[in-house]
Amino acid sequence: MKGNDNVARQMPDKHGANELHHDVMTGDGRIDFEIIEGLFFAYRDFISDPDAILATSGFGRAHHRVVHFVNREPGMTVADLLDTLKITKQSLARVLKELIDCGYIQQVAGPEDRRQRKLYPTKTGRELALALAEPQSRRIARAFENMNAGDRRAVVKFLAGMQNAKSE
Amino acid sequence: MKGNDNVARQMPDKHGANELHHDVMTGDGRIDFEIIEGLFFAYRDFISDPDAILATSGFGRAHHRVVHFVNREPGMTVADLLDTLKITKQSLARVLKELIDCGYIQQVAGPEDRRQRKLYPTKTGRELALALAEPQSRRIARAFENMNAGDRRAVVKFLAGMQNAKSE
DNA sequence: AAAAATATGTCAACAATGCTGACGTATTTT
DNA sequence: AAAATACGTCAGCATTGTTGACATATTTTT
Repeated sequence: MKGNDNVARQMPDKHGANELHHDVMTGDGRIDFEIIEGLFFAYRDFISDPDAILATSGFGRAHHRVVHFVNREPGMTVADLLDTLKITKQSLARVLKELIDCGYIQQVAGPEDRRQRKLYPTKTGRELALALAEPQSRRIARAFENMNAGDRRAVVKFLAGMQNAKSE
Repeated sequence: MKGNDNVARQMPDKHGANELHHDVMTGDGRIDFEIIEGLFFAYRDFISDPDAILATSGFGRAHHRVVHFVNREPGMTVADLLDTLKITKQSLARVLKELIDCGYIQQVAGPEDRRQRKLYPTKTGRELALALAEPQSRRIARAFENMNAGDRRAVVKFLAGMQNAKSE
């Protein structure tokens, strides 16, 4: 710390132009901070489960998503996958190539349209996807302990309602 | 596409060592794919709202998180923030410095422990945090349309249950 | 008072995963 | 035959995460 620049000593902004807030942001009750923050923390911890496993195989979250959806919809094309993940094909190419090279996914030329590359998981790929989903599913089950079927329906409905409309 | 390497023509793996799966991964009902995928899509769209606003100011998601929590807990220290975000101080330093330099956040030396840097949002910082929270809150409100108070309680409880236990 | 611990900042290098732009090839459609 | 489509690939860049090492101010411990 060479200079103590930037570190206000104790005084409020002497010009009054951009004063500090010492009060908690409440949004006057118009902002749903409870859900905003609940989602942030829930997702942060939800994602941390598979990260540990991924570190072992040298893959990352991007690989996780790819291997997950290919397992959930075997035969999907590259275009399908791009639409699901909402990333560019160059971003996808990197991780998809690695998953193919390492034997987790295979491509098959489309039977009708041979330009397409239909994606299928290998046995190893299926096992990886399941191994990654397991701790996440356990976490979910734990969260639903002491909750009833109606509660679960509410959560499902909420999660669906948070999503953008499907474009078709 | 110089070579057609990697592109299986139509045949299953001739060695049987790592066969393809053409069936949808179900996990034999032991994996909660409905919630896993619901969370993925919900979160993906949830964070896309502020991204548009952030692009204008030249900030990213990392800045968003910082400015959000500093507004929600003015006077929090750098250590508090690190614990909330679960990132390294070097990662935080980059975005925090930018937010300070641009006048969204100020630091004040701790009154009791002067090693600490207590973080406060400026007026501009408060406005940014609110602007970012607004579309997210609207999305949440839309998701809760046609749901009752009990449904909301279920969602809150679920999100809390998904989080790791607080360490204290 | 001296030594150790703590809170924070900073430099440097690197990794993962997004992006854009441009271009190539195989295949299908017009 | 020409155009459109599906996919691959090269190159470069931005954001945001990581480690490791070290500096400084301040507080706590000895």
